[in-house]
Amino acid sequence: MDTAPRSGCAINAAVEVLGDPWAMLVLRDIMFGNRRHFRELVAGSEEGIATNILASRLKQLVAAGLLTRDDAGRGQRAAYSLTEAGIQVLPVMVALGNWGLAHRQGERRLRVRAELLRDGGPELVAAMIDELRELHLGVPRPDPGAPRASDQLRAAYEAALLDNASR
Amino acid sequence: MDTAPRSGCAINAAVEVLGDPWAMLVLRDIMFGNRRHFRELVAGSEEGIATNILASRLKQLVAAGLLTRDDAGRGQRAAYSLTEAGIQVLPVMVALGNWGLAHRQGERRLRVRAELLRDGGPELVAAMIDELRELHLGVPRPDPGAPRASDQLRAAYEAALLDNASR
DNA sequence: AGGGGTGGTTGCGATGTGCAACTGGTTGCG
DNA sequence: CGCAACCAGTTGCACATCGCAACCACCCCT
Repeated sequence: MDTAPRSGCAINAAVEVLGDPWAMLVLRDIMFGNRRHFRELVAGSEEGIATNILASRLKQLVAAGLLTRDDAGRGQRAAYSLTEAGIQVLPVMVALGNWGLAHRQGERRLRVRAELLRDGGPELVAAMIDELRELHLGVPRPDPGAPRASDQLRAAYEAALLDNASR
Repeated sequence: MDTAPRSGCAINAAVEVLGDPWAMLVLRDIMFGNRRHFRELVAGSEEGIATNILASRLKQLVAAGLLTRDDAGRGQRAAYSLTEAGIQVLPVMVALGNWGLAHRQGERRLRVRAELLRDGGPELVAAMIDELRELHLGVPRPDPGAPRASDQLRAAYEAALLDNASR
């Protein structure tokens, strides 16, 4: 399951875990879509992940320490939760999303959203990390009255998605 | 060579290009190691990329608009250069590197370097982007007297690498 | 002509992917 | 209880990709 690292490089260490396309998409659905169960991840995946691939990736992510499987026994609704290491993938995800937003055709209105993400980026990301800690680790977030960062980030990406779909 | 996108999501768009492990490692060697030629990339790769895989990835990255191939005729020294889109991958790379640094065993002395990257991050990255623009696009950088950001970033990662190798 | 350097290509066995069908277990309901 | 529906996966199989090694074609220099 886990193999010896190809090199000691920090980027390589990250790539060996996050370098798989499906791994990132699964984490995206868990973080932005709050999908915690196997079937939710299968059905909600816009890209149509196969069940064997999903099972394989979930195992790998648990083994790598990015997820925990809250076992409820076989046949029951088992839930997957992000660990702190998994939550810390959010900055990578946002960097990827920004890149995806910027380097695409039909980007007129996307620029606005992209700049929103870039300028308010660090604060939004920090706030969303607090939210994820609350959802997945049970840690109460410091400022519960603040507007939901995840909604803002998700709205930015969904707006980009809609804009792209409408052209 | 290029397939239809699996979805309109911005993160998916990025993952379809950058989601391959080798693609990120090739870009890393070009950006941090300033390797521009096929043989340099083969020989310098710590992970040992095979020539057919490297050829395939270089083609894909050129097709995706992240690299240009400065052709000098077959059999001559052809050089690969980053495009602006390729240069903009640097923030993703740094986010990955930070994650790789943080979530690893034997992290005592790495913490220092990681915080250097996190705190001085945006400025360092912006400065290194200017350097890459100079190297690959021929754009003179605004402040040539400034210390080389790429050296600082590279030193941080190499220190992490050595620290890891010595344990 | 020949040796060394360039950027690759080709063959082949091992490994991984994607699709569909299926398994074993639990839950809900009459 | 009986039975359908739902759950989290597993299995089988055709196909594609990976990784390794050997091999090409081309150019420059002596």
